[in-house]
Amino acid sequence: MKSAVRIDTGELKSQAEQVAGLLKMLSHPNRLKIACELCAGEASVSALEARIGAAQPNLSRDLARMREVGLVVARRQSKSVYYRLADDRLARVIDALCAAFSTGGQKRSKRTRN
Amino acid sequence: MKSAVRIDTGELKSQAEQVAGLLKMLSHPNRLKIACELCAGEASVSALEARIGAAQPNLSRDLARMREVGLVVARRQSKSVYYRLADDRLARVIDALCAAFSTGGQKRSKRTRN
DNA sequence: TTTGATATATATCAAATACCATAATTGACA
DNA sequence: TGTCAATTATGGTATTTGATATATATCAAA
Repeated sequence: MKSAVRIDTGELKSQAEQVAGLLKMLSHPNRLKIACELCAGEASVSALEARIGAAQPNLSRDLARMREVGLVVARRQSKSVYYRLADDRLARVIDALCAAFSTGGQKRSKRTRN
Repeated sequence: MKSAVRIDTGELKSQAEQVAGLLKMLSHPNRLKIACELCAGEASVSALEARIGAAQPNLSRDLARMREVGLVVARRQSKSVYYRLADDRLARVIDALCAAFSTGGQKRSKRTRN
């Protein structure tokens, strides 16, 4: 068996510009980790800093960029600023990526977890 | 209902560097389209050029980069060079992205096409 | 009020990388 | 050789990145 499933990429191709832009946002380890963390719920900058282990200014800059394109939103509570996903766009992509990268690199043409 | 599903991002986070690198490869419209096209099977450079509508040298350079990281492989047949996916890594990601971006922005926490 | 502490944001800089268009080059073959 | 297909080289500009410094915001205590 070679490539069992035939994927219909038509819709993806037609949105290639936007999708590529979104992927670019996730094409840096820190931002990818941010997205993962925020999928679990709201988090403050310092919490993200601790979990991700990135320099705070860089984190802040990444969060600003994600905020500018409307992927995340911020909420200030006293000293801290809490970030969360703006909508389910990012969660869907992260979910899809989790599916694609789950269980190491097991060869499998259909998703097993469903 | 707000964010129905809790996604387990642990595995994704632990591979963040590699995944981010792969996403970077897909973070340009042309390369994303290349990946889509090759999911459908082998294609020559000129065929890709025609379908994607990108300048041929740029296409060649993108293909070279994808080749360098082992995502695609090339095969020469007389004058033409035919590219195909090296393994199912890219197909899995593209498949996942198709799932994430299918049907506009329909809310859905589990993949429907399985 | 000021002062100090903490949390976050913004600014800046140099190095690296990415991108595009164009030109030159290579490989295969009639 | 000449031509087609593809690759590589080149130059220019723009963006990204990490590191560092500085600025702003909030609150509490003095």
